[in-house]
Amino acid sequence: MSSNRVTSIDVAKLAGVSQAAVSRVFTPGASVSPRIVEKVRLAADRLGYRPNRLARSLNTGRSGIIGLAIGYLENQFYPELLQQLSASLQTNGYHVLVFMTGNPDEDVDKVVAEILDYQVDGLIAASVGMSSQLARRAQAAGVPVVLLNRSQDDSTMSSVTSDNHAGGRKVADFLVAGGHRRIGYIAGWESASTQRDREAGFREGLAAHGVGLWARARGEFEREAAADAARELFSTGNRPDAVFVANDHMAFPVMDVLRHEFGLRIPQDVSVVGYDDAPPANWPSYDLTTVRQDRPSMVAACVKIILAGIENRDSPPQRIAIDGPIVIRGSARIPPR
Amino acid sequence: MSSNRVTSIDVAKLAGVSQAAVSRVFTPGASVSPRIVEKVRLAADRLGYRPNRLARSLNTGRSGIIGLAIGYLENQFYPELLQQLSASLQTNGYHVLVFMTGNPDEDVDKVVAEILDYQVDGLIAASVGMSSQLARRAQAAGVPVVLLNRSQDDSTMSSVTSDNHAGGRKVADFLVAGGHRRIGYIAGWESASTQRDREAGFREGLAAHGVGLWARARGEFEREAAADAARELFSTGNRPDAVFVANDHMAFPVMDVLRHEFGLRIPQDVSVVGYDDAPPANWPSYDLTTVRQDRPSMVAACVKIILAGIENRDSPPQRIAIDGPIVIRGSARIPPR
DNA sequence: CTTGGTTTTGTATACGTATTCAAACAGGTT
DNA sequence: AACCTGTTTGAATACGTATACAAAACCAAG
Repeated sequence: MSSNRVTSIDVAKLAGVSQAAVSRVFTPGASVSPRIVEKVRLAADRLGYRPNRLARSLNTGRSGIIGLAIGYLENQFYPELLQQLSASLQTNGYHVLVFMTGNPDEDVDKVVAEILDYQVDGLIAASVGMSSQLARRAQAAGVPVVLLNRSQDDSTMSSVTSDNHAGGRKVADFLVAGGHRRIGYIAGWESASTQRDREAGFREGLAAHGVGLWARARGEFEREAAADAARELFSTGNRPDAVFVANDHMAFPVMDVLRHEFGLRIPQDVSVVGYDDAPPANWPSYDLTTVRQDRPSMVAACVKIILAGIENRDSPPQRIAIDGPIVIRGSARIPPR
Repeated sequence: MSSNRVTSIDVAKLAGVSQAAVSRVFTPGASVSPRIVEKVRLAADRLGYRPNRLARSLNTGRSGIIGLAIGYLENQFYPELLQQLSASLQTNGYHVLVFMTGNPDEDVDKVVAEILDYQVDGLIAASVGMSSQLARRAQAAGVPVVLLNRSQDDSTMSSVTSDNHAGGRKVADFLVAGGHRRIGYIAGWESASTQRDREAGFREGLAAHGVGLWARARGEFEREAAADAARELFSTGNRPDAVFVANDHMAFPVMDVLRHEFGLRIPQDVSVVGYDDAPPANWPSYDLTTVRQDRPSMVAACVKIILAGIENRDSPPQRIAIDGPIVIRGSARIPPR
């Protein structure tokens, strides 16, 4: 019932020491004698005192807050990422302040401003739409930025992705080895680096085997658009016998359309391969062959980079592409060995 | 390149006014003449000034931060909730600081302490494991708390849930009307209020129709445990002809087990009903009949309560149960009308 | 012009903590 | 006992902003 605003001064009084002493007890690496530590700890516990992190940030210039700009969580890959990211930062003494950047029409300036208002120590941008502008602005303001699961031509910006080019290539190798010759591609949002890199690697791989791309449609990284894309590809007389879908999130509705609307059997009639290894990929109903994005490694790299950026304001930008295996499940014909 | 720490004092100097004047310009409802507003705005824009929210919180006692304690995001219902919640709070000038409370073994005290360190204006607890203790502690510290999608016997705590009791009841009515008499139930984590209420409503409904519960197994709200539970229920000679699964997240693996391990057809051989209306419920592969939890309404209620609690420190606790319809899809036999 | 009331402004202070600086202290050497 | 060195300590100040208070400016009415 007592007005519960207990400050370092209260503790100092009770312990019979100066406020500075209290502060030092709670500042790792400060110079205090064991006797004072003892007294202060006792008083602090009695009063239930804990340092106010926001007040502390005024002096230290560190808030312990990492901004996370994220677009949408429908794609199951992202919640998993967020979960691991948050947990990892938490063990490092940081916490995640979430900024939803849903509609890209929204004012970028507004979001950037809000983020900076909170004096975030760093920014992780996993947003689809406006990550590039947003990140540039934040970086210009002196905040370390890491692009997660997207990258940027601008090489001054750190980024962590899977090796999308190599991944696309692996899919091409796999499908061609499986004997496919009429291979379709369902693209993601065209401006995304993930989309571009995956497609480029894929096409290169096909070309290396002397196979051309049979058909292409745009799925925009969205369920509905992907379903439409599947309908488009398979409504023609000369259907693909395999499809590479730019991410799992789109591959699921694509599989549903092929099975339930076209009555096709997977993989007997058509092979489907995705990208990400999102959780439903190993649900029996989908059992999707896909390129794994190694979430733990991506998270670890991301955290490492952002912490480095905080420690050393001008640590050089890093662009990390983590290799991931193609996970062979039942949605695509398996090449004879 | 200039050391980018621009403060209200810098602005004041440039504008030729006092620091207080600058502060007032950025404080809604403060008394400033249009002339000063003009001058300050100009100077602020020139320098790119924005008030430091953390510093501001020292005076106002408001951080604009809402803590969100959440356990795990595998259950697709939660990411959607988080997304809407965050967006809604954002439009109200608040932001979400995420606290992952993954392993319930973890020290509750530690998490509570961390949350309070950030001077959060409110706490939303959607955590499975330790929400009760955690919430109690936070509330004791004078922070408004809302339990989201779980409630508490303790009626001093606000909570927002769907009407789980009524929902369970609806499922019973529906399955009995569908002609089922051997009805099984796969339970969630036994300590969760959602689990208890859904089961209670369900049993009551069955009893009202003179039908007993045929079988029961524990799924713990986890995929693997739910799959095991399904195996347990269907390995016996006398199988259920319908199952109510305590949430969709468990219903998906249950359907997969029934189809792929037992070769059962849904709904011809067995009906399955879930709870939540998580996104995959309307994916064609599952097409799951389920009780909808009205996310937008739940989020709206939650935000309303927490904001009320912030405005008025002792606004009375509210316990809201939002009714949701049973969404009839293809996973359960449809009663003749 | 005064006067009285209202609005606007600046000065000073507070918010809760970290840190600089100089004073106080401890401990060992001669 | 006197000296030096290295560690602890408290007083004072800084961090960036909001606000109580009093001085100043304004405005309408007398």
